[in-house]
Parts: sequence; C-alpha cells; structure tokens
Amino acid sequence: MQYIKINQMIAEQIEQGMLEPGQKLPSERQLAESFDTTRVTLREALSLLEAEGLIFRADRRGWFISYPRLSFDLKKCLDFIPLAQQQQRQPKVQTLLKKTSLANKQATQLLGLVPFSEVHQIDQLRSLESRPVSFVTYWISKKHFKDFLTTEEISGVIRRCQEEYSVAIASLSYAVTTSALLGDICQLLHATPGTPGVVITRRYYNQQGEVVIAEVAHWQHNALQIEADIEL
Amino acid sequence: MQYIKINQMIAEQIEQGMLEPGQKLPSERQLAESFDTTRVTLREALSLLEAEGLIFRADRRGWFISYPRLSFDLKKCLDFIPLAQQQQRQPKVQTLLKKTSLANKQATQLLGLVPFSEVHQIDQLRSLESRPVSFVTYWISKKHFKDFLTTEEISGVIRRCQEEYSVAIASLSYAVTTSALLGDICQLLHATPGTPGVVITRRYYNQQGEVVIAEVAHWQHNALQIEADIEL
DNA sequence: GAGTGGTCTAGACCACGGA
DNA sequence: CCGTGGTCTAGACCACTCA
Repeated sequence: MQYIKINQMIAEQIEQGMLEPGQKLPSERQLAESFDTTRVTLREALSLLEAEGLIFRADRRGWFISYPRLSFDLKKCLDFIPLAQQQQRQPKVQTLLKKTSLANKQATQLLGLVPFSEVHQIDQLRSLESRPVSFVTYWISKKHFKDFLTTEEISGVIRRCQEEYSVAIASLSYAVTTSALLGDICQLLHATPGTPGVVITRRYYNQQGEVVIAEVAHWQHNALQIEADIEL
Repeated sequence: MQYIKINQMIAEQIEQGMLEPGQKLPSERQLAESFDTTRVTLREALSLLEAEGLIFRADRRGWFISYPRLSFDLKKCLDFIPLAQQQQRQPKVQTLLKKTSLANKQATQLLGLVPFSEVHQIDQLRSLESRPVSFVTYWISKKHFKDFLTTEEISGVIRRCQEEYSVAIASLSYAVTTSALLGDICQLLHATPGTPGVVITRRYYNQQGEVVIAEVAHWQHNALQIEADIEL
C-alpha cells in the first residue's frame, strides 16, 4: 500500500498549509524519484488526492493544489458571478454558444414542452481563479422569453430572465448526480477523461408552475460543495 | 485512447441491457485478453465505467453491473429503510456501534453543544440488494433524548426520535460534498481505497431552532441521486 | 526543443475470496 | 487450494505545453 503512504505524506503537507492553492506540484518523474517508486504508483497516489479533492489536474499541464470549494446553496437562485463574488472568488464566464432552434429530446423533456417547440440555448464555461470549473447549458423557453439572444447577458442569464421579462421564479427543482467528465466537456474543463464530476440539473418554475428555464451544469467535483436549508 | 474505446464497448453492452444489474463481469485477465490488451489498460477502462456509475467494484470480489441509483429527496426526512422500500429496493441496516459519551470535536461542532456535553452515537451500515452502499454516524443530543440507546431502533433512528420523544423536526440543513472512500469506512463498504464517494451531512432542528440530531453519511457515489424541490 | 503528462506494455508477487 | 483482484516494477512512445 505504498500509494496510500505517499498519498498521506502529500496530504499532510497540503493540510498543514505548506503549499498554496493553485501552486503546481513537481513533475511526476521528480515526485516518483523522491518517493523512490515508479510513475504508475505515484500517479495512483495523485489520483487518490484528486478524488479527495486536495489537488486537481489540468490536462497535460500538471497537478495543482486545490482552491477551497465554492459553496453552492440550493435555495439561492444566483448566477455564477455573484455567487462566486460573495465568496471572494475570481469568477469568469465565457459564452460558447447562443442559438435558437427546435428543442431536442433533452430540452423537450426538461422543459416539459410540446413537440416542435423552439428554445434558446446558451452554453457557458465558468472559471474560478482561471481554472475552468463548470460547463453549463441553459435551455430557455422561447414562449416565455422572446428575442432573448439579441442582447448580451453580462449580468447573468437568470437575472436577465427575471429583470427584463419580469418572470418571477416561484420554485426550483434539482437533480444532482455524480459522473465522470468525458469528451468535449472534459476538454473544455481542461480535465482528463474520467475525472470525477458532478452534474446539477436545475429547473426553474414560474408562478403558474410551468418550467420556463432548465439548466444542466457539469462541475469538476472538487470545485464545489452543495448546501441547503430546508423548512419542513 | 484504447481504454476509452474499451469503455465505450462495455458501456454499450450495459446500456442496451445485455447485462443484468448485480451481474459479475468476467475476470480482469479474461477481459484483457478479449480486448487484446494488458490488465493495466483494461483496469483503466473499468475505472472509467466505475466513475460513470455503470459498474461498481466489491473489493477483491470483482466488478459488477450497477443497480439503479437510489433517489434521495432532501425535503423528505425518511429513514433509509422506508426510503428504499418506496423505490422497490431491498434495504438492510446493520447497527455497528451504540454508545453514549462525551461529544468529540465533530459532534460538538455539528450539534452546537457546550463543551463536555454528552451525546449518543449510533453507527450503521446500510445495504441495498446485499451491496453495502452507505455508512452513517448519528449524533443524538442527550439533552433532548434521554435513554435513547436502551431500545432497539428497528423502525429507524429518526422515526424513533420523533415518535417516542415527540420532538418535531422543524427544519434540516445539508452539506453535500464529494470525497474518496478510505480506511475503515472503505472496508466496511467493501470498496477499494479511493473509490469515489459522496458525504451527506444533515442537521435536524427542533422548533426552537436547536440542532437535536446530526448525521454524517458516506455513500458509494454511484448508489444515489440527490433530488430537491425548493419553494422560493 | 526539452520536458511533461497521457497512454501503454509485459511482466511480477501477494493476500484474499470462494469452492 | 486455485484463481482472483490489488499492487508494483521498469521500461516505452507520443503529443502536447511552455520557455
């Protein structure tokens, strides 16, 4: 169980604050030599640290000390930027796609649409301290939000929906599940295929109980912590 | 990217229902030969399937096709057994420890106790279809629940707290985070060190706003899906 | 262009599970 | 007791990052 020992030795160093968040670890070959083992075994120790959330990996760039997790409160209906700023983080959002088209199967199902409805789709990549942490797709009902894509949503998709269209969000429903990051999303997040991920699906209801927006977000698992206060 | 191809080939078989949940995969050596590769590469493909949640591993027993995820509703305050039964699952709960003692640091913090308070502690292992999926520790305020440990809690810890002591739970607060399964918990869950896990911390408040019970549950990540409906 | 991480090979030994 | 999964070794090649 050499890799567990190595894991613990590195973990101690991190927990005692010997290493700064965002700092790069030495190269795998160097570490392997330090611990007198092979790269394969060393990488096992690193994968363990990654699963624990203590370090993260940027594809082909190396291993880095993790930042604190972003606290994600299910009861607050905030866009990414204000959410992160409240926690003294440095967020960045990059819009990768904006289009209006016939709803695909997933959008139809999430929004509860009749066949051949049109929807707006917005894809965004979100970063914290320059690390891409989450990829999100919004599906926005065209019926409730006409001409949505003609403006830039500097202030956040959800805020715009509520302010410009005065659609009040009355309730939310969530599905949270774990996954592996793969394919395109994985690449955008600078992750290696198979990196642990968390998928948060969120539906926004208006006061008539219709789903007006749906959102599917893929997160690097160690970038967030979910919280909720529930009144019974 | 051989391991991704192998991953996809096996994933297809599973998704098309060629393989039953709970069924054991052939041995690693056999699979490696089938796909004309080495065990190391094959295991990478299997780890990917595990991260996706399609298969799980029972330590030293082999790899198995996953069961559906248990749906865990944050708004419902159910014990494990009724929760699982509602979803036509076969739950089992095994109590591993019951004791009353001075609260340790974690318990003191979770319950918001004054120093040197006494608490009841109950550790349980929960299984679905004979697979251990979750390990939970309850911290129960002795102030609110005297002599709690003298009876067996066949009907579930939370139910007993509410029924026998007529303490109404007014609200809950959750913290959900990802982790790696390690050490004792890992062993109890028949998992391999580093298997992805989910940690759900839940605090139960009475109508005076005091925390009366706290619970920390470690789950096999692919055994559950979290859901919540939130009114704003 | 040097060095890195991602991927892969072809073995090996051991402790454990299950028959 | 056999076969299995868990762990480890000592290499290799390639594509990519970064200086």
